[in-house]
Amino acid sequence: METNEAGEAWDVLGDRSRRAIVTRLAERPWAVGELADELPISRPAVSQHLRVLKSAGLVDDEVHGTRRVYRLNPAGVAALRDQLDTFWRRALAGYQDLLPADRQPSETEPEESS
Amino acid sequence: METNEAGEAWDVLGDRSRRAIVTRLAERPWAVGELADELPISRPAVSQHLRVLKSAGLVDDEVHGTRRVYRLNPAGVAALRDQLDTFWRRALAGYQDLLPADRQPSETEPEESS
DNA sequence: GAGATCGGTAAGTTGTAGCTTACGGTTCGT
DNA sequence: ACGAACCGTAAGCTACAACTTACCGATCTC
Repeated sequence: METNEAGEAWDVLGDRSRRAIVTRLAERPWAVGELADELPISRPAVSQHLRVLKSAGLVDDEVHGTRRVYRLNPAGVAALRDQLDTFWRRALAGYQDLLPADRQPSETEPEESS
Repeated sequence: METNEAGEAWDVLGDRSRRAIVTRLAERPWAVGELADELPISRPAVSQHLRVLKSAGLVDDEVHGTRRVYRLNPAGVAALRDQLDTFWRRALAGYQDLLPADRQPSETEPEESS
């Protein structure tokens, strides 16, 4: 089964709010209140999402006075993308030639001749 | 906002059962009853998931007598992967050097000194 | 044609993820 | 030291997606 390792990746980024947070954090580090001001959810909701993201290793936090600044954790991001990549590679083993990033110059598209 | 286009991809594959179905369909075409026999959910549940997958363009169905055989739609799979790839590229614009499958030798590689 | 097989759909239930409000702790400013 | 700013956590609510049961149509077999 694949759900144990790769499932977490889907679960973490399966939420719209968390994806929005990750998108913001990719630009620059953000404080919790700043994120809550940008997003259509309350500050505690942001806090809870950040806890999920942190437990998944996607973000790191740094205390600056009363503020807590979150930033992306590059290693965690890479690991998560690896998990998703593993899913694609394993689940779609017979369709690897369709991976867009891996497109080879030979344009032999597998056409099912039914 | 990115959720409009790429959000559907996450929503479709955000479900464990649907990922399991896609994994099975990557091996070979399956009938609905066969899938339901493999998975820990009922046949109607499988049917509903297949409807979602079909409306997303991920699978195609073919009627063989009383049986309905589902198979992966390569174009839809590629499109879905493109959507996810777009998310990673846009959301993590500053972390492209961490994409495992995309390593380009021509680009300057800022190796992380951990 | 009758029964059996296969699968889609409707209707209803339920578990849970996400959200809000309320509260408490910590740190900074004055 | 006192109030303000900032944030985490607890508790509770709600909406929704996933699931089940029940029913029906379509197709094959005999």
